[in-house]
Amino acid sequence: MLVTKSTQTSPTSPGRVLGVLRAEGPLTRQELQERVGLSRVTMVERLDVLRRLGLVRASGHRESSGGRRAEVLEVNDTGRTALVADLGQSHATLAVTDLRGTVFARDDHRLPVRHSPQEVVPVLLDAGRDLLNRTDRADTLCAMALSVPGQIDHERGVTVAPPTMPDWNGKPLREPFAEAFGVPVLLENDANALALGDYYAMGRPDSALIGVKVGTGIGAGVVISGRIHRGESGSAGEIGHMRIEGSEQRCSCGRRGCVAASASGQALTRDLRSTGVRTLADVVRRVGEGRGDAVRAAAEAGRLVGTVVATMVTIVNPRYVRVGGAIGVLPPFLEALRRTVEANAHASALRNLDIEPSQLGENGAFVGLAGLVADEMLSPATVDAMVANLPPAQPERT
Amino acid sequence: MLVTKSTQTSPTSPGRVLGVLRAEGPLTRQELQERVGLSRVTMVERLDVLRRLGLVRASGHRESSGGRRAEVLEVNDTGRTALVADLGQSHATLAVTDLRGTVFARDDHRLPVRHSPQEVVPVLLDAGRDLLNRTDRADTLCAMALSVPGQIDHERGVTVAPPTMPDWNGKPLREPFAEAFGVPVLLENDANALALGDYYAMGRPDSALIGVKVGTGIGAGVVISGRIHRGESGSAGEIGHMRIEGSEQRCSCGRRGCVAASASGQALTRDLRSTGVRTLADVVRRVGEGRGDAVRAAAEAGRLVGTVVATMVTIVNPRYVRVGGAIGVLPPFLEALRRTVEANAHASALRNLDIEPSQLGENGAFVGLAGLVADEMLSPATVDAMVANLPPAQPERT
DNA sequence: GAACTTTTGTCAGGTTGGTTAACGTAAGTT
DNA sequence: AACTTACGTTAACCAACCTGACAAAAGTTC
Repeated sequence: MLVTKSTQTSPTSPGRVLGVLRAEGPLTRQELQERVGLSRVTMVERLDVLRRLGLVRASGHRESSGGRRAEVLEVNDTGRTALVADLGQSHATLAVTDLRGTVFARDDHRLPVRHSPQEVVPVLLDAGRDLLNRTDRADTLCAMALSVPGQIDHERGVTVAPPTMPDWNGKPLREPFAEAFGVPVLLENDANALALGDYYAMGRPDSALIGVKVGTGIGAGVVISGRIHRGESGSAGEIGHMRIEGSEQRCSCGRRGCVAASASGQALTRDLRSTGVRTLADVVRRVGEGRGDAVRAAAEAGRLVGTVVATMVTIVNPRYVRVGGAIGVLPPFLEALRRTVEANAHASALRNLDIEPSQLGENGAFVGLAGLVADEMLSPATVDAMVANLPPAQPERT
Repeated sequence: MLVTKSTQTSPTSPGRVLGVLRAEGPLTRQELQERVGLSRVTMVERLDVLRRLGLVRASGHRESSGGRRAEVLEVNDTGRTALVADLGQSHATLAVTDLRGTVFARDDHRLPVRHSPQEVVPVLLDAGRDLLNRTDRADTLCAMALSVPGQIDHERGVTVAPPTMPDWNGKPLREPFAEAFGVPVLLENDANALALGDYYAMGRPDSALIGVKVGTGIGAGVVISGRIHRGESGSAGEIGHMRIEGSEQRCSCGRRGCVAASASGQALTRDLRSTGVRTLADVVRRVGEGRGDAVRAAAEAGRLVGTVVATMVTIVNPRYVRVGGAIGVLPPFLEALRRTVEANAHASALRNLDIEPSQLGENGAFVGLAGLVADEMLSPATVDAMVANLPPAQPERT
């Protein structure tokens, strides 16, 4: 049954007020008052509470209309700190950020190819502590977020069978970090984190957005109504290991004919091996240099992924498609993908469709994860809970 | 910007109480009270209001636990009436129903193949009035809902370019019916209406559901969080006219290589013409009789549609897929579709996936449209507006 | 700089919408 | 008949919010 989650906080609680401010951008007290529907007296009280929690701040003034200028208020998304980590097949990147994704410190680790959680988690714990101490923000840490290249069981806080990382199947991830840092830990798939990053970077539009990530592997994330659509078993958007017709290419997941077996960075590296390519970075470099064989291979991969994205576009009818990952942002790949989508998708889904490379480069996942933390920590429910624990205002001792 | 629509009704308003009752099934007063978080006194008042509006009713009793039995309450979804109409390429079916989709009267009209709104709308108006008068429910009519085989601009209440029905492009549909019947008019795509019908028939589960309709044409609807996902231009799920690789078949929409050009009822009728088939009904009959050529054609169509549905399943990761339409429910078609989905979709999206024929047969669209009306007319906002117009309780004149 | 305007904070009293507490009745079981 | 549970009603109460009045801050205009 579909249960209308009764957060049970009044529609004018401090948390809701912050929600309106978050959704409708910087506002003056009057504008905020109108939108929330509170009297001036009560709004003063709400803002006082939010200010004491460090959740709102002044961001300037409106032009005077003949008298005192109105102060413009905005959500303070730089006061609290998140520890975010982007875990890949062969690397882990950590960063200390604020809730809008500003990076204060980052740290790259190379990982062995077939690493296991037993090895990696302690490394990440140490690296996280280090990184926090390198900034002066450790005391404002409010949550951690982690992206992994695989599915996640959000209920249990556990990874689920990333086909190429068998050691990671069913390993608890939330728990060790939550214990070590004493804050909530959010987990997200890497493609979803990237999609969210681009979504947040666009200013949280009302429209749907599809993020496609083509790096070593292939994945996609679908943002609908401002949230990742996860689906029944948390695998929504996992397009890498669906099969395409007419391919019998063996895939690293053990099956044959997957999209990733023909169009991923791993596949390109394999296919170009005879031309001297050894790593994904080699592929990227050669495409950048305009080497014919590499460019052709990237374009063919773009076409293949494009056929899947065309179906995604037809089904979801999003406003934005953002393509990221080392391969995804290569112009020949993106061009072929774009052409294929335009040729194959439903005509009316192509109107207003905007296919662009991911805007965020290396920090894409960080912005997504930081935004995820922001949505969690600045949600009406969380804020109202903070308000409940706030010591009462001291009545100006004389 | 994503605006958290502030319905501005308190979380304990009568409308919200009804919402809880609707979502969580039949409940006793005590259970309802717990879930909503109201005192007994206030709950009595809420229920009094809802009872006076005819929105709740008793549905039995719990077992006694040693004293008086608790009365079980449920939403009264049979007291109000909807006029629903399912408009097809060559027919129109109207029905008078209650808000759970019980059909009290129905009426089938054959329409000329290239009909225009100018001809059809007056016919529907007359037929609707007739049908209402044939029941004794005209006085409880609260809304009308209409499904059409094409896209809809919900803002303007207008159809948008159904490729095979050029005369219907941009024609206002909401207005004439709203004027004639004096009630709100809801519009929905036919595949969406079918998907909603199956969704409601399952008891509004929490999971996502994909409805696929393969009749004369091909379409699909995606239900996420209890609502149709429409997308940016309202064409989400319109899989019929996306192109598939390796086909150059001319489509009735004017392009080449569409799914519908190879796998729709229209395409099957065309392809089997040399064997004596003339209409869609001929195809269905011959498949039923087990005629080899017809069965093979249906299976091939199922395989083709299956490749698209496999991608849908991978992207949306739904719990349910329901396949309807005259072709869609044919066993050879459905079996081929199922096999193709199981072969091509992402493995983990297949766990818990339930692919079945549409459960509702002829009345599928009616149930979907009636449910749409219910969601609209029993929504907290609508109910609270009704409450505001309710005359105050008369204080028992002596 | 004086007069005016607009924004913002605060105090005080009044209204509203809910609460708890107590009582009474209805409808079961033992 | 005695007990138990469900349900309705009344009355006193209370917290949250409102309106109205006042005042200070911070601009503009002349």
